[in-house]
Amino acid sequence: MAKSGPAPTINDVARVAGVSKKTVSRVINRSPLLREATRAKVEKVIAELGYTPNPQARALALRRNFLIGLLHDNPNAQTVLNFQEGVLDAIRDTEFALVVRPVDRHSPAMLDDIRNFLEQQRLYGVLILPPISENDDLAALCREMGCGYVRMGSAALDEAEHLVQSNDREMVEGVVNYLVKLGHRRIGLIEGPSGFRSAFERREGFLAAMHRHGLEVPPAALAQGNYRFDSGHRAANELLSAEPRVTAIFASNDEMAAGAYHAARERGVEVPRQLSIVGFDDSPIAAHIWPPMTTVGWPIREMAKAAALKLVAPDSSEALPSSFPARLVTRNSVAEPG
Amino acid sequence: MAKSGPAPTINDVARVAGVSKKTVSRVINRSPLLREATRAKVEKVIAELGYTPNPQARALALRRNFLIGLLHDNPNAQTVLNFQEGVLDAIRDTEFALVVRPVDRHSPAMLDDIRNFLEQQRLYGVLILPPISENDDLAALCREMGCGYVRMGSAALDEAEHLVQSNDREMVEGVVNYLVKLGHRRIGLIEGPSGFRSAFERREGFLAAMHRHGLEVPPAALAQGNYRFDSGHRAANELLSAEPRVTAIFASNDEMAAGAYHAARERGVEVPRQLSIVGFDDSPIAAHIWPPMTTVGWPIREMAKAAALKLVAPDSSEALPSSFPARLVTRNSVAEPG
DNA sequence: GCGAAAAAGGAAACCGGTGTCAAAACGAAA
DNA sequence: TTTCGTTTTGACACCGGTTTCCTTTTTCGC
Repeated sequence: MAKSGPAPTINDVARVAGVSKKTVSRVINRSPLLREATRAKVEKVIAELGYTPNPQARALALRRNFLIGLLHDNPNAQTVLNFQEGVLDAIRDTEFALVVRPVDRHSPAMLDDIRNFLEQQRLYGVLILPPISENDDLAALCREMGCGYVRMGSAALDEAEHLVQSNDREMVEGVVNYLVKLGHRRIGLIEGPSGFRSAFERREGFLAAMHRHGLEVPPAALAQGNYRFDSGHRAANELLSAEPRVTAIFASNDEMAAGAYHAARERGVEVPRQLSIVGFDDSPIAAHIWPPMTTVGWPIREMAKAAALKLVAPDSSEALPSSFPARLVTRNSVAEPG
Repeated sequence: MAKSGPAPTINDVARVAGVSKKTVSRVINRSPLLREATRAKVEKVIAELGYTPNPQARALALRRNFLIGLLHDNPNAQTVLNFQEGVLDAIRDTEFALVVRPVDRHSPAMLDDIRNFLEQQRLYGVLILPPISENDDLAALCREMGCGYVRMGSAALDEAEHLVQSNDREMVEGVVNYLVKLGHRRIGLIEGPSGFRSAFERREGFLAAMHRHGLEVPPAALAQGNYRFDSGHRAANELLSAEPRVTAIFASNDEMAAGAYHAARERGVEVPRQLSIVGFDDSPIAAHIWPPMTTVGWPIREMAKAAALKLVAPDSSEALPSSFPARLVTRNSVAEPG
């Protein structure tokens, strides 16, 4: 069927169908000013020849291309991959493709790297994942370069058209309510790294909820982590060495919560009987650790889909929500205190 | 500096520099038939204008593009992401970009989907991750469509130019040797799903090594899984209910090994005192589970880099190995038996 | 200083699409 | 049948690069 010679072009189709290439172009682009008979004739030839428009030629003529980029520096592989799949959900059956670009937040050349990348590839637009999405310089760069962008984030980082948001703060308050309802009074927090908006939101949500319940948060109930496993381990050790001991720990992400598991185990503190632990992200580790971890999951895939639509079809995406609710995933790392 | 008007084109550069566009093209492409003075003059203008060649126009004129695709259906997010980063290592500072495409192995339309994808995007070539890389029809499709491809795999799936290989079988033999040296005699295997080449290789390596040590492998020491957590849990339960009980379990991947941890814990079997467990892949869960898991790591990133180079620069990559050795990552899930 | 060979540079066509605008075809009215 | 106003369609230039082929300039031996 498909000859393995050079792919047929619009000229081939036009010649075989006995029309001009412009007419073929009209067929491809579903132009309404075409007689039905002509359209049918051309479509038949297209099918026979197995013709597909050359995306590079199209991109050139239209002065825009159909590549959307994904900028990420998220340490959580599952999150990134879920996001990729969500984007694919949105652009499947369109001519768009997704090009990925992990970035190194710590490199001083990061912005220049990204500038080069955008200049070279002339992307239609980029999707930016947290935490790098919180970088306002990056957003400014996109604007300056005339590159479309949508940021994912846990706060109102940008105008609605450039933002898809999860409401972490609210959700963390829900977690605290849940723990308090079970009877916990001394709850510790393992914070994310300072400078991260998500870490900030989660802490604020925590403090606000504690305050609302009239519960104190002594300094010893607050420990700083950096979203990584080891830091959670260290932070939990700090938390657990203070007296009176906390009966529950909320960690700003699952990795750190898993670190807290290890710390507890090393000290002979049993989870959840003597210590409840709640994580955030619902990453695979939460389901696989023992006992399975109660955590907060946010609908990454739906958010990704919304972000992609916002970029490639801003009109149709107006109906979609810009803010997505996380939900509590109840497993076995939480119990009544003591 | 960079005006936010339309990006400068080769014509702008030519006009400002007072040369023809062909000369600019020669500068860009490092043609040797240029006077040094001319080159310098043009390069100065390029820098001033901040000119970058339009990749779509280049792709059109050269009749090939600079997009390489990644086809994957690997359930392990970290593996996929490491692979992506490895590819990026290889193509950083080149004009290539990486476009990703998760595929659904179970969809009957999978091959058609991929055909459409390849036809539409006209990729330079694709990199194929296991397990989908084991699909010979997919490789045939690539060949038929004239699309370059490199498969990653744990066996000699294809000719060397289309393959980057890890030697799983050998490595599994190493694991068995290690366990036997510690004194284990009754070792159970949690196999991967039948039909997977990696699962096959790992089983064969296991059986060969056991045989070489003169150790029996009764049917009750073999359990089937599907590479997922739950299946590992189930399989380990089978293994652990047979008497005399195995003293060690080798699981064909970490997810299943983690499932085995849970099964052991539920039965009150202590790891590693009463049961040693070894996984495969060195995924994050191995480090985060308790006790940290001894497993086999393969150099995904290097393999990815090699695969990408093989695709985009087959000449320079001839020096690179085609087969990569895995290594044992010793942690705390293995001890002497009893 | 001259002529020829070699090196350097340019004009025009082309890659495979799309936009503009005018010509052709059509249908209805005169 | 002619005319006029709409559709339909096509010719041609253009997007921003590369290639081919030819002209101009430089270099160098004599």
